[in-house]
Amino acid sequence: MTCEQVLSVDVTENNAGSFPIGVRILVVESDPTCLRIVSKMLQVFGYEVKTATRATDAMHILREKEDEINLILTETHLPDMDQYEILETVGELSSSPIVVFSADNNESTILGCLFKGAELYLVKPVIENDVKNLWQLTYRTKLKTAVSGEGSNTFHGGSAEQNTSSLTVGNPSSTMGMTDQKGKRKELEETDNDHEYIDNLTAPKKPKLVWTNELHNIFLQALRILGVDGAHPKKILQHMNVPGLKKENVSSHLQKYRLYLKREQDGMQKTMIGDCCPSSTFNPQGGFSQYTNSQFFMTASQSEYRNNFQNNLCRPMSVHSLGFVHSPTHVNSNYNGILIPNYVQVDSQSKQLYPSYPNSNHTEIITTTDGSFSSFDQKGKYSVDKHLNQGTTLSNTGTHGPTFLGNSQQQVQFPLPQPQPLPEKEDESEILDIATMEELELLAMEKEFLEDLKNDLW
DNA sequence: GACGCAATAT
DNA sequence: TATATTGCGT
Repeated sequence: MTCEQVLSVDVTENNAGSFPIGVRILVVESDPTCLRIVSKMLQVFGYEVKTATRATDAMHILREKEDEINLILTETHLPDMDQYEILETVGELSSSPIVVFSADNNESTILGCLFKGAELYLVKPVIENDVKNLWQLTYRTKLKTAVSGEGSNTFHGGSAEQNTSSLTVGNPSSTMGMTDQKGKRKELEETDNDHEYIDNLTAPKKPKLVWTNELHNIFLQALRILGVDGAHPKKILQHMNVPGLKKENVSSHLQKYRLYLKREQDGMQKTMIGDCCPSSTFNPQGGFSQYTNSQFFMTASQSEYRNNFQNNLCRPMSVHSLGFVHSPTHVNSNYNGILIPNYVQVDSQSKQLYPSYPNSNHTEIITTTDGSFSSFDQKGKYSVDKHLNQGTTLSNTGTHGPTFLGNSQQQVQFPLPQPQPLPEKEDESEILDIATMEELELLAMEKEFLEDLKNDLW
């Protein structure tokens, strides 16, 4: 942030006409004359003003009545504390926004103060327009806490808890101190006044995580390792070991993934009802249907569901465009021998195989129009994980990490640990025709399924 | 408190 | 549409 930007901050732009009734501002200024003028100015605009001429006095006020101070306006050159020390001390003591006002218009000083935690830097002489809407900063702080739930967004360096100051403006019994998620929405709905203010302010919103194929593969890998009993958000998160990724992200994704599996399962049941003998999973329209795993046909009991879940843990969440894909080559095995479809971008006319990925136009595995793969791992098999390991043609090529989509469509990326390499690699000369391999596998699975069905009947 | 899931919000 | 959040039951 440049000095120009800092100084051009217009806190009035969204809330003209509102009044800072009930906002208690602590003014710290060593020059009594200046203190009187500024205090008077603030009182005219409706602030409740408390004053201090020395840092120690200010500290005392904050210690005694910290919960009643909503905003701190301080000079930097105080007799008992230097310019940055006052900011550090106040920042530690109070979660209220700190505005610095000083005759020093040196850029390094301004930036230094902002770095040390000042919310705004005003160059003396302070005029009416500078102070009349300063109270809105209290709402900015409040908003940061309410919306992000992360106190670390503030410059104060305090904990999240510290930053949930107990504001009394408009609603003295405001529950803004609540930090749990459940409280957030309720709180915003219940405090109408605050809600209005908050709506009107421009808030830094939490960026949305984009589940790229790369990230989803890590997710799948974690599921595979953990198995059905261990595949819970917390464990998955630990296993994924992706910086910046949160349990909520994983929970949400896991929920969606399970829904996908369930949909597939339900679809399969329907298929079975409609066609009592699904002797082939080959789609007459030219491709294989999504139900390539015989385990998927088993339903009903919880244990069976769990089996299904277990056996399909490694399946991508893609919707396997029935009949859209060109050939059976779009169904592949992972190294557990479970058939999984690849993330395949077929052509511009085709559906996205994983519509839940906004970036799926950058899918990792690319087929040419004749259905051949760009690369293979081992005999007729293409390993998603291999692609994962090698860094693939994702939108964030060259970077490794989850992608977050902000309001401005800006993507923030974090570094990703390199996934484990595959244990085995085989000579490319041994690559067999992938379609043949897949067909053989499918036939084997169909046979297995029919035998299971037969056993069930007995 | 973690979890799963449905509903709802963004 | 994808993801985040919430509420509620387990």
